[in-house]
Amino acid sequence: MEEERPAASGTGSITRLLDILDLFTIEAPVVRVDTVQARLGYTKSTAYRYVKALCDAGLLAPAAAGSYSLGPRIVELDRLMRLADPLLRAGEAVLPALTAAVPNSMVLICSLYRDKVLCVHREGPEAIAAEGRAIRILRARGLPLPLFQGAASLAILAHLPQHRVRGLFLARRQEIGAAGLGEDWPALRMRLAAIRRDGHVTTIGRFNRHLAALSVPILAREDDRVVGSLTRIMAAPEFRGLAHDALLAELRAGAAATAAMLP
Amino acid sequence: MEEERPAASGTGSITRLLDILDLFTIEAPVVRVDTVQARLGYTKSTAYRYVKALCDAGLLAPAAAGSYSLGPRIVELDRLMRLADPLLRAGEAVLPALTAAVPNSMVLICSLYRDKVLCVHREGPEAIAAEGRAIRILRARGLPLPLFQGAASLAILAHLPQHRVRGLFLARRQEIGAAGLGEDWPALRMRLAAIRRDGHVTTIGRFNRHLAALSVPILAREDDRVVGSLTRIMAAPEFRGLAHDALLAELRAGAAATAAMLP
DNA sequence: TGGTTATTCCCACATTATGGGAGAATGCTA
DNA sequence: TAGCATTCTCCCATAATGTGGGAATAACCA
Repeated sequence: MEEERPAASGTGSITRLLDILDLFTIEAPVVRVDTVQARLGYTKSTAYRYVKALCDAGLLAPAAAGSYSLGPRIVELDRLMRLADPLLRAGEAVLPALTAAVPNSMVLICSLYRDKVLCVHREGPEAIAAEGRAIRILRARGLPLPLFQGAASLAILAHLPQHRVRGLFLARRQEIGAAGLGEDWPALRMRLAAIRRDGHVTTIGRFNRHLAALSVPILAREDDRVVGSLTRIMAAPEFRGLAHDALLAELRAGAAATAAMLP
Repeated sequence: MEEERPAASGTGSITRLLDILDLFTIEAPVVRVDTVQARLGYTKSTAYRYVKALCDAGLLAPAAAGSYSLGPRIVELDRLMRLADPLLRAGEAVLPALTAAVPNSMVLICSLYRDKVLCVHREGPEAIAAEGRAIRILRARGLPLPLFQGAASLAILAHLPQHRVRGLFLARRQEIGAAGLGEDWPALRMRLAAIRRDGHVTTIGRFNRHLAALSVPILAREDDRVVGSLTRIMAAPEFRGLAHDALLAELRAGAAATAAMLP
């Protein structure tokens, strides 16, 4: 029965079980069992068995009849992560003042997991006023950011240990080139070294034409390893009008204060 | 090789895989592979295989060498749940005004998943001033609440369809008795009917001696099924001094407004 | 109360996880 | 840079465990 298996990350029940989580998206936050069968090519028995296992773990929960949504365990585990994340705790203490210092701006803390940059905290308004309208920004906790694009990611990337960057380069050369970070290893190295020298990354109009972002790394005091990045997002016109030195100094001070509170 | 299997929810690789998530707690937010071996009785190969599968799914991420923490997927999935949860979206719109109406109070939205009540949103200060000191309340998103205790849970429980309550009674008679909800089925039914008649639940000094909680159900407009509960937490002395009718009316209006925004 | 759909149960089969150790890769220290 | 100590992956014969098809329940709706 290996006629077709449309989208599977691997073989074996262990990996197939977790493939079910991929089916949950913003467009389809509740999933039917027969959708699991159809999309992943499982039989009815297997689909139910897997769904039951995930339900028992609390990762899924029955919604309407025949439908399942993500479960309470997700929310609990996220709470656990929030409570246990030193970076987040430190940021929560430091960010309010930082955010308030510049009106019409929001501040993000981002963090690297394996090879994924994620926004772990956002402070400030949910929208930025620019060009006469409010630009809603969904860049809240949990938003995955492209690893090789955007100020927040680059600030982290530039401060990663060489061997980590080397590994990423070998594995994802295409993406790195496409993102304009350099076509070969020396070019990438130089680009990241330049960012390190500057101590910050600025992008204007990258994600949204009307927005600007300024990002600095958060470096652990003792060993200088990067633990995340601190990013301020503003309306692009306002950013052009502001004193960049002062903005940068503020942000750096925020990053230092955050780092100082880490264990 | 079935000498001992200290703490396992079931047999079979499918369930054992997810048992690893149980090891992550506030006390031990990062877990070593040899801890997995020791606590769950897996061999080195199996422990690594499982951990790898969870890492590939993003539910775990390598932390320090040999250690793993919960992974970015958790945060992403929680974001997905937040974006997709109509109750939460409605609550976010309604709660700010409600919270501001009574100083030194916080408002919670709780929801039922299968047989678990969870706080899905909190609005208001992180601490309540009572008896001259600030009582920090960790009752934020993700906190699991006991199903048969507390205003927030009871408000939901009382409005559950009979067959659901019946099932819970049969499965968890002990807990229900211990919580003082009644020793037999008629007693429980009457107790819940009384709550339904009142339309609200009040508890004073249940979780914390100095706090009071007032909770009302959030009922879907069309079919009156309960989708969650809205709870205000205050300092107990202040609660005694306030006009309960007005408090209750406010909260009911909030619940109605929330329900009105549901799809 | 019936009719419909969702879910669990069952069991022979063979696919798939298992575990022990060897070996590679990684990270740390001198 | 070399050397050491861990962490981690790979390999493969074995049998344990998941698999699937359908039948039997259970849950739900009118």
